Amino acid sequence: MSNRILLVEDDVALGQQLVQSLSQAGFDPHWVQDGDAARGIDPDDYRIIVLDLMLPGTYGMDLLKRYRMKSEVPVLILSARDDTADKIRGLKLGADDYVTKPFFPEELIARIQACLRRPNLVGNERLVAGAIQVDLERREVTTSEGKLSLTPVEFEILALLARRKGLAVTRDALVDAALDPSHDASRRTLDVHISRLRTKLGNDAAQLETVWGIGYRLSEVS
Amino acid sequence: MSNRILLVEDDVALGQQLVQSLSQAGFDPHWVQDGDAARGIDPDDYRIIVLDLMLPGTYGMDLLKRYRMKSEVPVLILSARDDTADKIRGLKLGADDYVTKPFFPEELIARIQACLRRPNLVGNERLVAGAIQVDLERREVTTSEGKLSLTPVEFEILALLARRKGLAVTRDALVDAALDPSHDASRRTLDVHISRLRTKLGNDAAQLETVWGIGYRLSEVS
DNA sequence: GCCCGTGTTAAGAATCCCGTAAGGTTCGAG
DNA sequence: CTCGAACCTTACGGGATTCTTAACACGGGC
Repeated sequence: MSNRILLVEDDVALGQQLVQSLSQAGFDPHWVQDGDAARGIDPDDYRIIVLDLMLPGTYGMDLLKRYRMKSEVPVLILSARDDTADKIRGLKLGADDYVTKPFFPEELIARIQACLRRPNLVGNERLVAGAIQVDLERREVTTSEGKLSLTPVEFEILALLARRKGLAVTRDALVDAALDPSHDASRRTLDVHISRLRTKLGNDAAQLETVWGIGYRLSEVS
Repeated sequence: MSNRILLVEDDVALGQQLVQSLSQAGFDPHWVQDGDAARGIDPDDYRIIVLDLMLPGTYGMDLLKRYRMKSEVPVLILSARDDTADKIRGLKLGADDYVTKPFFPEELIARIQACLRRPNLVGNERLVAGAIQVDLERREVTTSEGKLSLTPVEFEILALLARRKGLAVTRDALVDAALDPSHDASRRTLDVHISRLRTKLGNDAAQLETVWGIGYRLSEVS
């Protein structure tokens, strides 16, 4: 692990240049040119991810979303144009910094180091949704009735829902995030975990809404 | 309502200047100098909020957080220093754009207009048609009477109509988008869904107009 | 080995949703 | 104005989805 950096960049010239610069700066860059290849990668294998948005389309955004659903790894965006809307969207989706092309490699490296130095930007270690608080570091969940002890699967489900607070989360996404993929999990398994989660949530169970035909949503208000 | 802007700015000189510029640009600025005064304000009374972060401390951030908890109103940040970390934190907390001091009033106005023009604000895709708001990510619909819960089919219908806001949408298009193709749908089925949709839309049902012989249209104004 | 915590499966109940039928209403051409 | 076609509304039953409860399987610690 140590200094492994994932670099998602389709431009060959820029990619080569960055790999060299990053290596000289003491990092261990892994360069992926293809978006499809990047899709299969486990973000937790890296300390930081540098992601080119790769216009046109929302391809890079999708990748960012995908990473963020599984992991809290810092992501640094390379934005091709100086497009404010793009930057904002990226940052809102959970990116930790952005760099606008063209740039000097030194600037990128400085930003990377700044990202790594920062413990975590927005107190991301604790997710708050109404009365429910999910502390990702302590792996603790607090409700209006006090701390409660969750099983690993239950915690992962709640954590993902809390990360996507207010948004409808697909059943598939929850299954992917929380359940062991080796077992060909029955579709009903998730129901049971949700059910038990609701029992444990007690008074605040109403915040865990079911979105019919889609999945579930953790609302901020009860 | 119309063009009401809330301006939270402690610097007197800058505040006066901005009030004048905004008025000339056709806005109706309400200037608040004091953070405590800003705290008691209902953000939903304004179309957009311009918020000076007012260093030092996290005072402005708290205000932003507070507003975001109550409302989805767009917030534009005035950032005193060119501090990337500050910007990022602000944007992650839900701000929609930022402007770094010093700036020309023209730039601020341009940014404000860009924020208002954008039909779907950054981050979550939200379609707005008059009083009806369709949030595709949250899978939630809000009307002048509050949130309402739609079935999958109803939601798809309304979403398609909202995407084609103001245009007539064919019955066939709606059937294709929303109904289960396995059921060789009767021609009357869509009527029923529309009817149920109108019931749920309540006061705003008038926005869902019938286009005789063609299909339906979601108008912008009721 | 035995117990306990954990994740999974199964099955019935409860809930919700969708399509259809039937009768009434509105629209617009002639 | 009249009539047919298009549309609206209501009610109902089948079917799909989700909830809950009760077991079963597996593993680690004692």
